[in-house]
Amino acid sequence: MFSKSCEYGLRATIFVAEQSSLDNKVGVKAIAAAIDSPEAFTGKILQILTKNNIIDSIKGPYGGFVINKADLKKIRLSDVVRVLDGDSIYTGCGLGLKQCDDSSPCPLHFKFVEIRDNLRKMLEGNTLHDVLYTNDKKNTFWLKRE
Amino acid sequence: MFSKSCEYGLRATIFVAEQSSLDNKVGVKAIAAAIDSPEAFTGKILQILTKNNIIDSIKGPYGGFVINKADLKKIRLSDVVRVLDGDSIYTGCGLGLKQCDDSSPCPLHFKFVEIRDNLRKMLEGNTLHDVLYTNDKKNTFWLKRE
DNA sequence: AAAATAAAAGACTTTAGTGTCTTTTTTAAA
DNA sequence: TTTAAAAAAGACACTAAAGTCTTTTATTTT
Repeated sequence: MFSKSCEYGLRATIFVAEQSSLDNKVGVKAIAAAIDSPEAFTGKILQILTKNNIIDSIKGPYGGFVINKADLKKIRLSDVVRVLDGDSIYTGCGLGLKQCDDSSPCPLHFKFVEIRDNLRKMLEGNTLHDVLYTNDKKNTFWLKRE
Repeated sequence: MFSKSCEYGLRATIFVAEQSSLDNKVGVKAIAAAIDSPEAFTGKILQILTKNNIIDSIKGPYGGFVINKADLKKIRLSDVVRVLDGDSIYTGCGLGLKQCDDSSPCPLHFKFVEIRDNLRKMLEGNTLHDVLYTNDKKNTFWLKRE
């Protein structure tokens, strides 16, 4: 579904969001440990997210990554995905055809439209704040696991 | 969403199904030309599909690939996907976590369940016959395009 | 039987994604 | 103002996916 970069990126973003909501700054090392990802690679992904204004970074001692609280309500899961994987997951043909749309559909086009729409709505419809606060009650974070 | 192999594999399978329903055998060259895929690579994918009983192959002159008509109603899109991409698209965690299920879900688990289920139902619910005959009226095949 | 045709098999190459390591820049604290 | 801490940047290494090429095997036709 998503690339490794995007998986790590989503995990990192949600983790930073969670920590930011608790007024904690977190460094690469802590992030990678928490989300179980390779540290250096995670650093690269955080750079990309920072450049694209998903996350703020602070250099130097007591530095780290944060998302300010106002942004938690603005940043959507779709923003993270778009930055790391592009938007082909929404717009692309399920069979990989370049030319495929309602007017010249591939054999599965109308079957895929529904699925892609579902995914798009889920990702566009959930801000980081939504993920943190308006979740299923069952929802738990990886951090809380043993 | 799918790997290139799987995209080509689905396209090839649907094309062979279509041709088989018209009592035509087709060779690698014709298939690759029809579905716009690299010929040698397509040959490899057809080998895999043949080994896994998705497609029948006939060697020698006047050989080629076919799917017998009885199989058209048995083979599902999910069979092709499973053979080429495995079943992680159904069973895997959206964020790539090894341990993620209803009892210890990732932050997006319950949001992904719905999407994965949709996709699974679509792929499992459509045989090749369904794709060929019980489609949206709008549906056209790539072959018929210019 | 020989020739021709087409898929199967295996070795190989290329490319993109994943991941690491080292150096540089920034900034806070001593 | 020096030291230390942390992210940024860039070069590099590894791996898996994507794709090609050559040889072998099977089969049909002449």
